[in-house]
Amino acid sequence: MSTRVEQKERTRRAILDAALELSDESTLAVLSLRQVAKEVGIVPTAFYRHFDSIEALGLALVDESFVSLRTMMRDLRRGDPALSDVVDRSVSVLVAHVHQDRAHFLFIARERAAGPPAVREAIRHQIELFERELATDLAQLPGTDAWSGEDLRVLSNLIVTAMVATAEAILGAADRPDAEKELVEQARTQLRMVLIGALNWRSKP
Amino acid sequence: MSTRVEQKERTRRAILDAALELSDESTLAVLSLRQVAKEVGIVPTAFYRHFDSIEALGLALVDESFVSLRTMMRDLRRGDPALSDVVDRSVSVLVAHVHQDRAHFLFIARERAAGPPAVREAIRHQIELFERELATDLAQLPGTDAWSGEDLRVLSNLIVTAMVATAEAILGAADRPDAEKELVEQARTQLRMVLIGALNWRSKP
DNA sequence: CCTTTCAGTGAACGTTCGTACACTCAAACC
DNA sequence: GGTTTGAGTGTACGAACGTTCACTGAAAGG
Repeated sequence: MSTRVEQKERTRRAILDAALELSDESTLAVLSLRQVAKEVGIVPTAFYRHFDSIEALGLALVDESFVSLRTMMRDLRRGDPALSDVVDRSVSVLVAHVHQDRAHFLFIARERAAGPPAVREAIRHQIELFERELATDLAQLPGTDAWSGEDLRVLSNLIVTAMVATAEAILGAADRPDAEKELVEQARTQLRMVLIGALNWRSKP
Repeated sequence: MSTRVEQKERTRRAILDAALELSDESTLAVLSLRQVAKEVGIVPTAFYRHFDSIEALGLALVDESFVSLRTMMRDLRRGDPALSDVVDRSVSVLVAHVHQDRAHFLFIARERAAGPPAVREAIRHQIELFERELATDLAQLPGTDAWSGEDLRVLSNLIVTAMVATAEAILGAADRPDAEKELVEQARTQLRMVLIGALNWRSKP
């Protein structure tokens, strides 16, 4: 158990946390190496001992954030997928994780649209993986036998899009519990509408 | 017809265009007054003759961008709303406008998530107005008699969310016509799924 | 025609930025 | 226990930033 690598890891974490916090006000793109260093309490040049650039830091934050999201996905899978309250449960899990990993969700919501191209691409790719996983889950549901793989993907995309929008809206409704409650109710209704549409859907041959 | 005010307006336009173009690489937040001035071909201080700050410029761009969007809305309303190909027509109009006003759509997509708070709020508000308009349009459709106003709003939100996501995806698929074609087909399918869900929906009393 | 107005100029300021380079000094290692 | 390693230090640099101020010169206006 070496104190040396422990200390390095601790500083690395401090840098990641500082970047996550500082980039909340505006964007990763305006985050300066010097701001981060000052927040962490190290001298600017020491930053290079941990990351090559702010962009490399951003990619590390993307990885970290999606670890959070995959934890959520695992939580979603728990429990009977055919249960009738699958909608309520899914939305609840989403809301819980948004609160629990607020900083990560905020980061992804922002950088997805405005980050450096490499960061944007990394996020886009992760969300696509998400859609694929959801598609295979949906394929397990009864009533989807006649569906084409293509239509499953399209449905997954719609659901993920709606849930991403819900997460963003909840993030924007911080400390306004009444507004959040409305958003949650809206998300549930939307999911039900989509599922009703899905149940009445028949893929073209 | 005074050459004086004409020239001022021409410079103002040049500033807006330069800002729109320059902010495509990253964000409004990293856009410097000096970059814009250089691009326009004026000295940095001359910028202040037209805007108080970069943020004020941003708000002007929001206004301008939403003029584009309202033009689109008017195009959408044209034609029989009960027509069976309402989905195809709506998606086509969206795609056409995304191409026609590419810079404005890119600007909104980016600043919606990452702009200065005032800019974000302005965009959010405009999108909400959009949803309301769509809700009143939907209320004209046959089969929605039994719907509550609340459910109409929720449905509008879902549709707008899906269309915003489609617009963003199309922007990301620039100069890849095959990918765009797929996205368009996906958007149509999603709209149909949602409408089928809507037609089978009954509001709670 | 003479005066006013004002978009654009140009120099200068104090900050902040990324990055270079040589350094320290304690933990890690042989 | 002497040597190596490497996270963090400190100085220094040129470049870019927002903003100030006094200015110019041509169009607008009486």
